Amino acid sequence: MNRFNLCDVIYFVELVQKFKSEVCNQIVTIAPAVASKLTQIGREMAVSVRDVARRAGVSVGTVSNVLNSPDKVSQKTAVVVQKAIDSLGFVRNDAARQLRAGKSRSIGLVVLDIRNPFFAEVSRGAEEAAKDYGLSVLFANSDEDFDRENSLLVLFEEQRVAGILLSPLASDLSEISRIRDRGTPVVLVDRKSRNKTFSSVSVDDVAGGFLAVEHLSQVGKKKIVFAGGPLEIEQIADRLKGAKKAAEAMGIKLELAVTKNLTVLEGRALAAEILSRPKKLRPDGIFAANDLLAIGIMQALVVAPDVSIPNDIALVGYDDISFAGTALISLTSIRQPSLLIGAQAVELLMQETDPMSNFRRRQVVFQPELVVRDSTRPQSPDRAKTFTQRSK
Amino acid sequence: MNRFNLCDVIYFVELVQKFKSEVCNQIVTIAPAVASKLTQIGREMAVSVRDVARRAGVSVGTVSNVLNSPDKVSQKTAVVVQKAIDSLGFVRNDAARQLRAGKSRSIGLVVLDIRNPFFAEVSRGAEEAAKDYGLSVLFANSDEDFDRENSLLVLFEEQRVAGILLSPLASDLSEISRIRDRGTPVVLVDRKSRNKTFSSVSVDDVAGGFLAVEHLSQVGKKKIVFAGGPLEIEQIADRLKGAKKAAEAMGIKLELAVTKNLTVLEGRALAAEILSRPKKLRPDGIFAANDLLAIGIMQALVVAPDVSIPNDIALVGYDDISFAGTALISLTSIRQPSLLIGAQAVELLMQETDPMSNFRRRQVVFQPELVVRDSTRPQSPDRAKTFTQRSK
DNA sequence: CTGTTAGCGCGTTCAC
DNA sequence: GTGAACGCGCTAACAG
Repeated sequence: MNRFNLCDVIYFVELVQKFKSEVCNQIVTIAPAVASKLTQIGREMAVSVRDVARRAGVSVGTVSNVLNSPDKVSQKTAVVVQKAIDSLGFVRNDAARQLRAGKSRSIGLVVLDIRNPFFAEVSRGAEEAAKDYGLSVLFANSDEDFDRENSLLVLFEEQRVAGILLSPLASDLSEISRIRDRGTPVVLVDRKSRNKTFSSVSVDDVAGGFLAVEHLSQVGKKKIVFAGGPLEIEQIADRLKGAKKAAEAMGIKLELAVTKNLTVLEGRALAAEILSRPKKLRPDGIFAANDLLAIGIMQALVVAPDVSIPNDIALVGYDDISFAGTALISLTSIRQPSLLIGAQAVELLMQETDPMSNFRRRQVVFQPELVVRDSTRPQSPDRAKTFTQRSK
Repeated sequence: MNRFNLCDVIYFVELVQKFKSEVCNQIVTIAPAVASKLTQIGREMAVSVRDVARRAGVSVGTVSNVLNSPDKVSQKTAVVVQKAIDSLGFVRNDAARQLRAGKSRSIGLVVLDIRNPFFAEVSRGAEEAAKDYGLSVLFANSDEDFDRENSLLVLFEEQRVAGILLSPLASDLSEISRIRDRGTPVVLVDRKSRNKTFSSVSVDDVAGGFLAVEHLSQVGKKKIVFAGGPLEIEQIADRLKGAKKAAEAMGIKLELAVTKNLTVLEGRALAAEILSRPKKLRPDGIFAANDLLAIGIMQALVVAPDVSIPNDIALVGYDDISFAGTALISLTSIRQPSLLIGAQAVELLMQETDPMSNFRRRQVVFQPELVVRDSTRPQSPDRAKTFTQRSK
């Protein structure tokens, strides 16, 4: 069978360490056998329920019961088994457990950008809710990249997670329905399922976009720029849609400035472009599709000698991340109930998982809220007031 | 054996859906049998390599080879098998795979606070590096809570992750060495292993603390407050140590203000306390142990009528998160190479994993860097300059 | 209450 | 190149 025993291997490893470069070719030749042997050694070290059972003088079934149904075991044996577990340093193998159960005890959360504080809040909400079901949440970051999103979905599906919370990048959800059909429930986060084929929890982005532009109009602005992109992201498209609706309703101009992404850097670049225009071609209000973008825009505008916020250009962001109120000029923004979104998403996932409940897929839509701050407030004689409002 | 067949179950489920409340008690009674049956039905739906093999008219071994060693299989059969996989919607079961391999293909990353942008950067660095090894990174958030940290470590160990990157909360690492001894390599992140029992990658926090206070002294400040806590967190303690060293070296006063955590809110509270003092008891410089805390302090100071930054009180943060430059008054901070930290941590983990390499545990220490901005710059006649410096 | 045992789905031999 | 058979560690069903 195996032409190598433990001593051979140890000798060989020592040899390699000493004459690494010389025996390089031989490593390649013999590697599989060595590797297999090393694996075996590793296995011998791993303690399993069987080892625990032997040590405790009981059967594996009893050990399993101690772990999973403590009430089925007498106090006395439970103590003996627990001692064996501790002294052997036994740790359950979740893979084996999962294989048997057919499902894992974690749910996967795929967000568009881990650095976006909005998603950090969502994940915290999800985590809290999941804890009540004895589940843990695995975060992952698609980084607004189709391939990454896809490979993460594959990863989670291969892991047989209890469910996936997805903030989808693609507008084509057919691949995702296929995942669902194969048995992994999926709930969409921050994106409404148009045809009701998915449960989803989202914020009414059209309403948010409307709120923002309506507000800009109400503080007297007439030439608004909508900044954001890519427009394939449905939330962005919706915010734009709401913005357009408001612009029409209020009878003001809306210019579209598509950005490559929603980062501070992109915001700066866009603002630079606007600043390069002659003054009369500049907008008097900017609605940025998220706060990071807005903050970038603000950075560039603030250092420009001939522009004042909000008098020359007023600025509205989206998400109301915690830094919105902390920006150089505190940022008016659209607030989304991020913690609630995460928690609600887990609830919907659990309904979908439960085979008993005659559940219907639900599209929960939260309403966003306008938070007015200095970036659109014409005069702010009393900054202390702003501060107090925020801190309550 | 089973007193229920499929028809019984379907009938029963329908019954439940119709008269949910009425049959509630009966559900409790019969649930185990039903659940088991439902599980079985679920299993029947799941397609395994066996199904693929049957459909393709080959054996399971061949299917496995197509998946894992394509070169061992003829082109023709490979195509046939691939077709079967696609048409059946087969998805590999990672649990089974892992069980066989003894190791999973992901590494766990436990950070102190997912909302802290510093850790977001670290995780991105780790992700990039892990990709090169064909591994994925699972994030998790200990939320600066001992119990959470512990249960996450258990979770990862049960999952038999390829390794754990840990930003540890506890100063007592004995439990963590036990994990390592049981076979899961651990690399400490953002924390040096004093006795060299762990590989670690960190930033020299003592040097960082020194830099901060030295700088405050150099801009003419004489009564510094160190703000941060809890001091059980070693990084915080180190920053304090460096601060003390600098204060001594420069012959200035250092007051210690311990906070409960490192959040914007705590910063505000601390600043409120300072503002409540008579003017001559106030410090003329504050060194906050991270940027979030510093930003909170700044918020409160800015709205105070009788304090100006940096003239009355200068402020230095730590981490140089991307918002530091964006704060109301751009924040002087200590920069840590966060992406590099994440990447380096994965490298060390891989060295530890490789049974061939005669590795030595290494403690990689990066040097922090002072980034001067308006919060300590006595006069800034040209704000545009600040901006340009940052954006390059 | 406890012991025995049959797989969960896959990867891996080893004969063919 | 291919296929049959074994076992990874665990759980749950059933027999004692």
